[in-house]
Amino acid sequence: MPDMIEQIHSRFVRALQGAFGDAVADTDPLIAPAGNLKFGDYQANVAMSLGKRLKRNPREVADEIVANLDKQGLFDDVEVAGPGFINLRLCADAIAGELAVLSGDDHLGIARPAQRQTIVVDYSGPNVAKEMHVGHIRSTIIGDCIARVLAMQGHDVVRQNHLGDWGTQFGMLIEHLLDKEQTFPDVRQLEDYVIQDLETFYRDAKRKFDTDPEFAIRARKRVVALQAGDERTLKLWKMIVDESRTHFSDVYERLNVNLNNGDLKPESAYNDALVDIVNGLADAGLLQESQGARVVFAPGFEDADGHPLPMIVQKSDGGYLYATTDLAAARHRIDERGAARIIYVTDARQSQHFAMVFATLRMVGWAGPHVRLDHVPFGTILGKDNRPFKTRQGGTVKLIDLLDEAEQRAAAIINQKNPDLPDGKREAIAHAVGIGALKYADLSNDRVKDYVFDWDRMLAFDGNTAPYLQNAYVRIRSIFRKAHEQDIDTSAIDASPIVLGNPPERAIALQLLQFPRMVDVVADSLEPHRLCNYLYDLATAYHKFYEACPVLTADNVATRNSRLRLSALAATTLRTGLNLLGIDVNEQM
RNA sequence: GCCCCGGUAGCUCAGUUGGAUAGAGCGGCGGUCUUCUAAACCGCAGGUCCCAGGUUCGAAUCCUGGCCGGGGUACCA
Repeated sequence: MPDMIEQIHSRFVRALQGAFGDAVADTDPLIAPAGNLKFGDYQANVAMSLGKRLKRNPREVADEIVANLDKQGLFDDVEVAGPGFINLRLCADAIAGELAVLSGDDHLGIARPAQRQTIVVDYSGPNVAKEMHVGHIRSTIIGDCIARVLAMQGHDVVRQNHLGDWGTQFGMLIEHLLDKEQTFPDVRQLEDYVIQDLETFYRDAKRKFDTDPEFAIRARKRVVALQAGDERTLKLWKMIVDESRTHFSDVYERLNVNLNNGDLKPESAYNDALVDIVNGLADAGLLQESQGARVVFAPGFEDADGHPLPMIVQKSDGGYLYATTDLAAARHRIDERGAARIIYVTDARQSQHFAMVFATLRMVGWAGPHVRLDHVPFGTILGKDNRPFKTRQGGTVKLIDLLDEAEQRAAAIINQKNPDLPDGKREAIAHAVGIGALKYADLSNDRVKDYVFDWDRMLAFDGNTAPYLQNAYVRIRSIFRKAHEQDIDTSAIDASPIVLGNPPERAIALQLLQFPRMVDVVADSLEPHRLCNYLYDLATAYHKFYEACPVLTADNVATRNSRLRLSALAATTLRTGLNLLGIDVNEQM
């Protein structure tokens, strides 16, 4: 489906050619939404740069483009202004026609990709034996949004939850569990332990590891036993992993995140491939010995002393590291899963790590030139004191506690603002509003920056928040509910003509037409906040429309049906957009 | 030291491919409900876009050099 900007673009390409011939065949007419509404709907900014290139007055260039522009059926008004801006006002009929196409499309105008790709999105990645905490929320939420957007486009999205389930820390944890069994033979069955117990054991084990040399030796031996596949050790490890997986599933379900057990591909899944990775690097002539470790040097990386910085793939004691696992995972995803693009959603501190992994994948040829590798970095969540977000006591904020508080705060606000809601719906609404607010606060900020966590702001019904967007949806649904009560037939509104008689109607229509492009923008930039900004603008445009344009009490049936249709499309777009963010809507709130 | 990221209104943040008078929300001041959820809308006040150069018809945006903050920088992830 050609969207509005494409149509304008192609008219201008022809106008350019008509005015200046083939010399400007590849010149971009620079079509953009108008910077200011009083200038029109769209503008073309090509005349200034082209004037420079042709050594001609840019205003004359603009005039000549306009003289060659086919305005028929698309532009109401075309004006040259300032140094050579071409301001465009679209015909209401052209907007309405385009909108009609959009509203008839069950895909809301989002273009299917020319080539359907398999895209791996690697996100969340919590650590086994630890409760999920605030440090996991950004990867989980941002990654889920990205996966949803790419899936909406029509790609084959492979979600990968790269669980941290392997490594030296499990040696000490398991050894500690065995100690407990020895010391207290009558303790509960180990299978009965829940994630909170494991977290406590983990801390105890760490303390013992740091203070008790004898335990530290046993813990290291336990790592070897684990890696060697010792039955008893493996059994305990598996117990730990299973309990953790249950916990993760619970969190994902409450967060409305599309990750399930089928998406789990933990670090341990690559154990058997690690030897091949090192051998493969050696075969390619990239492997070097340095200070007893086996490493790869990628050009352009330096350590603190200005020496080349290695990426260690095998430690001096023979153990492997996350670089090795990441190489194995990438190779698996490309060779076995057919990935054309791999997206890693991790915090910004890992930027250098992924830069080195990507460089190595390119050098050794495991990622060919057609495989796109994206690291999607994000900043830290800060408290109001601009320090990393902690509990009042200075501890780590558990994700479950955060979700509980979000729902409780949402429930309190809803009870206060709308006491008439039916009891059976309160819980679902508090869930959608609370979790939605929490997720939206994260997604609506430019992800690469740190952001300040503030309950009152994220749960406010004013400003760029989830409740504000959800409320716009609710207001629309309320209109349709009222229509039903008044026996107004809304079943055939999709066949009614769209009439754009006044500015708020035009504004909402133009905003709705931009949705498909926004989805593409997010898919390419991997910046969910752009979609948030768009939806906020859409909700604002709708609220203005709502104030200015009575729907059910419109002057005549044609206007009423047109406004119902605009409202319905706005609702669908809001619901779809919020769904891409992983946020639910309700009929009431 | 070197590398990466950030610095925009009192606060929290947007700012599209370099484009016209830099925008929102909160907070402050003032309006708008017998009428579809006022959980909203409208208006006013508020700016050294960190600083200094440079490129350009045009710079918050690009380049160079500073300043401030965060992160990374050899066997944790």
